[in-house]
Amino acid sequence: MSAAIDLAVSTVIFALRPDAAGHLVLSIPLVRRTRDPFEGRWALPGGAADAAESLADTAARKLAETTGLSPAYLEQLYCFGEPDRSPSGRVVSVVYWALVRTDEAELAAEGENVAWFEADELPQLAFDHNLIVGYALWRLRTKLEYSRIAHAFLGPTFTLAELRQVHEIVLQKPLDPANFRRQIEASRAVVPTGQHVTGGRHRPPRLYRYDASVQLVDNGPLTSAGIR
Amino acid sequence: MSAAIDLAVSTVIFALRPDAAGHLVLSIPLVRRTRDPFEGRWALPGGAADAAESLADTAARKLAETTGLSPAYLEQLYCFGEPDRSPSGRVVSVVYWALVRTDEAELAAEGENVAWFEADELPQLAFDHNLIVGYALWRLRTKLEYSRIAHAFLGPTFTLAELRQVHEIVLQKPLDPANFRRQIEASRAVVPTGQHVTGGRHRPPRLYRYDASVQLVDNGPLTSAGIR
DNA sequence: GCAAAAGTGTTGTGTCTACACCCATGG
DNA sequence: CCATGGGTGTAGACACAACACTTTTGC
Repeated sequence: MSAAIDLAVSTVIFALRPDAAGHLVLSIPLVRRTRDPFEGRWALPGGAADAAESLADTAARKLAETTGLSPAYLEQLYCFGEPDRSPSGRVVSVVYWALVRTDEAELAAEGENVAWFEADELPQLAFDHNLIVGYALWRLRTKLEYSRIAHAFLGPTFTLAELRQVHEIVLQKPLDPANFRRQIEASRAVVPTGQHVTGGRHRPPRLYRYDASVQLVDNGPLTSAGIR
Repeated sequence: MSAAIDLAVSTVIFALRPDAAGHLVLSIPLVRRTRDPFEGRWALPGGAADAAESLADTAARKLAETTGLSPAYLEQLYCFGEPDRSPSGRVVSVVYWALVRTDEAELAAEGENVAWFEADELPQLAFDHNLIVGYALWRLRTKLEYSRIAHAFLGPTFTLAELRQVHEIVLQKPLDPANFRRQIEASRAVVPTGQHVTGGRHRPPRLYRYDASVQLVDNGPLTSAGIR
């Protein structure tokens, strides 16, 4: 009948999770589609936009409903609206991307229709979701280098070695510890708590926390989003 | 009846136009609203999304319908969807930003309900359009520094002085001609045509053209958009 | 020749990279 | 004392800003 456009909200959720060998890997949770189109295929979590809710709130709610997680960082990625991206009719998807803390991701709901995949080894997904994840990966890697969002993968306090490990896993390259330290210190993104971590067979590293008073993340025109 | 969401497409159009004193100024065309809400206020050109058309095509079409212009550069800016941004109901706007060549902008339709404004001296606009323009301005200025989009304001060939003038007007600061030249040459964004411009009371400058074989603009996940 | 802008050269300054080296802990 | 990673110092490479200087035109 009418040539209506469906408006949907989806989210690319990133977390660092241990793989079979126990190494942390950049991973994303996907949901299996239970109806046409693309029944049986894996897809990004999401759903129809809600008229009473902001788009970011819808993204966060869908994220919580499917995975039980709450994002440490949430930002709009892009609005996908090519006419042919869904065989079932015109669907415009506002896509967000989110970062989830590693310790939270451990608790994530997983089941027959919700599973985690390594971000760089995805199966063929429903719709244009492979394209979307590829773009989200590019944004994450680009933004990690000029912005300070890596701490969103970690807890409230962390060592510089942990923060560096996040960068190394996401960017897939080793980083010089000495230069990494200076770079982070120069950005004033973190402040030392004064505490140290004991127990390692080496000099006890300092603990740092994120300095929220320094604005290092441009999070689009709506500054209320972002760090939650 | 139903709590439907209206999907709209709007565009922030940038061009360099001469002001009263004859100096080029960064300007944008606006349309006057002829009905509620915000009747009489100026607003971004746009309209309802079309089910048969891509969002970028809708943006370009609306742009042409209201101003008679065609964009040299077009990129999605952001999707604005706060629940309270329109008093008449829920409207989600996919906003694009466009660059128009200076010589084309001269021919733009102007009338009682379409007028050009200096980008930094706008009246109070309808909806959240002041916020949107502010964000588009930030994006334009940021992207101009790390990407090579300035030539979209110019014709197919141009001198480095003209290209530098574009940068100076948009960024609102003078640039060293010597360093600007080296920076542009190092980016390989332009190639000399071999021709020169005569007629000035000085050494005739070389003409350059944009080198389309060098990808210097990241234009989102859909590479088909962008330079047109 | 003179003014004006095109175009080239040069020098200092700050930033990034690679890597040597010392520090503090557990065993 | 030794292995391990935390943390500091430093020299070379590189990029960039400032500015002196030469080139080529119109008048």
